[in-house]
Amino acid sequence: MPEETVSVAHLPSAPVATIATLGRHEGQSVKLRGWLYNLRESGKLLFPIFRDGTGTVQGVAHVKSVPTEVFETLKNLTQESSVIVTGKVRADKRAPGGYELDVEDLQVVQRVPESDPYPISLKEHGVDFLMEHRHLWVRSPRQSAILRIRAEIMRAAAEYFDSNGFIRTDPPILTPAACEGTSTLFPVDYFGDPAFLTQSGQLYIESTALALGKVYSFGPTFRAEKSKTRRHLTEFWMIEPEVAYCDLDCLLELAENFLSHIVQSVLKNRASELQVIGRDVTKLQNILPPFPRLRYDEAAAMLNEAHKKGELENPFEYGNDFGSPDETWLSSQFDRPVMVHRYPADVKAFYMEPDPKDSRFALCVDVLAPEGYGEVIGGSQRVSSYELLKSRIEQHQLPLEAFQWYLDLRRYGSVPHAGFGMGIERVVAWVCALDHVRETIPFARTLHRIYP
RNA sequence: UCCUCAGUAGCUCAAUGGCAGAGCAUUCGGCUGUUAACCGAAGGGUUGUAGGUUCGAGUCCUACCUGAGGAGCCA
Repeated sequence: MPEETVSVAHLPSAPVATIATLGRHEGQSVKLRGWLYNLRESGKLLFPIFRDGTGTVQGVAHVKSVPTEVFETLKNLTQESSVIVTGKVRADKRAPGGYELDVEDLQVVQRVPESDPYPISLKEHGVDFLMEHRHLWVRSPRQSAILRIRAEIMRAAAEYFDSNGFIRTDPPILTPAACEGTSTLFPVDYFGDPAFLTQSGQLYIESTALALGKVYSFGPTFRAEKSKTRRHLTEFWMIEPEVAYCDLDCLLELAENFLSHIVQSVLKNRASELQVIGRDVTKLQNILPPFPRLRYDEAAAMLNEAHKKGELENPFEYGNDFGSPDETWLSSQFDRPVMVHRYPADVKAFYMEPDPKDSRFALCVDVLAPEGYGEVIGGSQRVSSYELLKSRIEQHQLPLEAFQWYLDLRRYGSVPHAGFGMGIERVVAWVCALDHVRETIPFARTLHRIYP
């Protein structure tokens, strides 16, 4: 498309800079490679706003300060056209980022035609429209900031395990059978045999934990549940540690240190992105160990009190798992994540170790994020006795044949071990204070959306 | 699977059963410091689909389609 590539002036070549680091070039001419975010004009003055993926900066071009061709080209430029702009960096108190760019030259890489303008204007849009244009929506400053924070959360999570002696061992994504027999799985055709997309790598990393001691896995997870809420995706990312010779207390300590490290890393490394999305960081600053610990019994008593006081609509029925409104209320009672442990064994998974002091309860934990964000971590100590695990599998009417390898782990050198899974998207939603997880992942997969 | 709500211009939304409207976006014109700039003008419509009630339906009724929020289940 040579007719769309125009260089309208020729100046000595300037160094390429990024908007995030413009301050290093104050007083110099630099080249920015990016896109036109918005254009305002006031008579003979043009105010183009450029973005380059690292931030946005306002340019200034006066009809008398730039060549006529540059002025005319810029004046007729359309939203999201790609451009290479040359200009002099100038500190300006009026600029949100502290700097402005006095435009000197402009090269249009691709001009968006006005007959087919960029669909996402700067005014407000509905959720459905934005999700339908997610491939373009990610360009908006807010969405870019969220994705940068997501990347930092994933980096800090892996960093915590990598620097604490954990070995990353990723389990298969294609699996022969239901891991837990509970969630609905996505079926796939495996050369004529039925197979499923994984809903958790836990069972597999129990194996590698007994091989390597401390391990973790990090990858996508799939749930075919027809959940339609702000907390659910059908495809989401989970990071799961599994540790040999670790009991529930050891697991609680790991969870609070791990989660604190992630939040503190985001505060340190993504401060400007948190500012872009308007996050109240004082609520994140106190995310430090120790986290409050609550037995299921204590939590249930609190929920009953709350219902009596009228703070909760429905009474809590002892023995059940907590519902969403229950979790929301509980988590809003604390200024940091609360760890609820020892749920009734009957409502929990078959592989959870019973409490030796009272076998009606399981040695498990749910970590509920504050500000009403609910469960971000679920974990437990695992059953280590062969006989108990076998009878549990039978009680849950799971196919014993498929679990032979899993039972082997209790046959050959079984040890107490424990682990948890943390849903990345829920953590991102909490850290960014978003009202829906669909904005926490580049392309969300939900019950009614698999496009784009 | 169940409950609730919503589909009108490219987008966000108005319109008592009685002429289909506004802001933004696009095009044209104006403005030397604008911050989702502003001011003036123009173009832009099979009101989700199919039926029904009515002199007359965007509006009322029925079914369906699409989406959103919530429940259950979970991270």
